Amino acid sequence: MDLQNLTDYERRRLENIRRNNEMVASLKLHSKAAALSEEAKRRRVESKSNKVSPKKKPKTQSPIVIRRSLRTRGLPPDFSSGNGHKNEFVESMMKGPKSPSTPEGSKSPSLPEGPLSIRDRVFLDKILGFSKESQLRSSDKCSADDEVDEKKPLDCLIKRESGGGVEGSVDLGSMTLNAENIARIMPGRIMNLRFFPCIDSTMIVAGDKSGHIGFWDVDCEKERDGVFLYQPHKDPVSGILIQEFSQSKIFTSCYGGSIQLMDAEKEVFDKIYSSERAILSLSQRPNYVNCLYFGEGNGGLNLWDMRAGKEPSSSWPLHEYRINTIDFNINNPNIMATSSSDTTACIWDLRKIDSDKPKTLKTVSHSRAVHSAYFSPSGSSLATTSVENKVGLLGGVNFEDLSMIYHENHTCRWISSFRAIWGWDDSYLFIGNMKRGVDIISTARRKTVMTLQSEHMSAIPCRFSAHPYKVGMLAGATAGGQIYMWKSC
DNA sequence: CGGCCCATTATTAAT
DNA sequence: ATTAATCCATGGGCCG
Repeated sequence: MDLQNLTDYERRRLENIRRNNEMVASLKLHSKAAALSEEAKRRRVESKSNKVSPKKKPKTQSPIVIRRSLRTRGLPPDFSSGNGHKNEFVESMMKGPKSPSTPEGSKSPSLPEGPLSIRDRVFLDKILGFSKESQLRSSDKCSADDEVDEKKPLDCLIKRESGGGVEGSVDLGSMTLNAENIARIMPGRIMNLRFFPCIDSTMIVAGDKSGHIGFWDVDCEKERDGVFLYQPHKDPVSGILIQEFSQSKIFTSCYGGSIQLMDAEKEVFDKIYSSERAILSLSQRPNYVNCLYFGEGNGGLNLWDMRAGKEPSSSWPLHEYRINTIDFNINNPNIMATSSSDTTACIWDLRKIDSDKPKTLKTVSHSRAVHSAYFSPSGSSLATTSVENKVGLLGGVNFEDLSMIYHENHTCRWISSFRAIWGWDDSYLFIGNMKRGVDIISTARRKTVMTLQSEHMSAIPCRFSAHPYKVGMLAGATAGGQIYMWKSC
């Protein structure tokens, strides 16, 4: 752009952009200086081309949200009083500005960013309660000398009842959305959400575009008493993993390249891995509690055995572009499915993946990016979702039967891509639509057979989670930080 | 073709 | 009620 020909308006705009970048740098938001200036450069370019005027400071500057009365009334958070039951989430924001500022461009190799401590006793006790419950359950199920995989003898195996969680046909007609099962739990666009695998309570954790991790204890009578918000990340949250048999531990990953571990026993969020490249998906092989699988950069898949070292133990170039989801087959944890923006979804055998050119067991080709590939609860089918307006269904003894089901999957820029998820058995898939509904696809009839709608849904639900134990309990999340929880009654 | 620019869209906070 | 701000997704068009 020709600097001479700028209008005053544009000049001011550029000045603002510069200031913002400086501020971001001084906040030491998380990345290395080099990455930052790269980012800054890119943003400048972007802003120029995009005719946008970032007059305002980034959103993270203003105390956000809903939950506790302090914030609701727009008052500044108060950390001095000893009242334990109060808004905490701003703690994460307070960390930044207090640390010494780094001028843009200077070298600051590894920032001594401490863990983000969690002080909300109410929240901690809740999580620790779930954890205790889950440990009791797991001690029933766990047997020490189970069959062990030949390749990873290090891993502890926890026995599960075959088929995983629940088997059950859902009564679609009974699924309802009540006004009290709606909450806005975070400010940004929700990218990811998950039910705690908990029988006695209903707890949802979600991650949004600006790095927040929010918790909603649905059973609380008042919304503000059940919502807890933190901001351990500074970038979009790409994955959330609750440790099923130790629910006080939750892994989260983000586009900025970090993986954090929330540990309610240690009362912290702590960064445990950091990469130059974006982390775009995160998963865990069933029963292998010490291994993380995550998609990094353009098509890379990493396996990290956390006991073996600080870095991933293996890394394979499985795709050409980003890996959007990673999923494992409940019947055979050696079988893994990935979906990628390179327009394919692939099934892999982990025992045969150790080579420079890993070979797929099966490839589902779409004509556009594939945003999800999930195995069905029984493990015998795979459902893929692509922005080419199709949901792929792969079945048969060796996944040789492929059928494509038409579904409008195109979302606009502000709505996260749709991903068809499985319900509680192999009969239905649940996926959002642009008309503020939840389409239910019957796998037997290979078409949408019903749409959940409600006047209470004021926005498009785009990401979903089905409760692992409660048939009919389905949570949908929106671009505005809302969650709708349907349940069967 | 690959790499760039551009338009598109939904939701919410602010006016 | 209307408007402004959002800005890490994607396809199409247009250049070299």
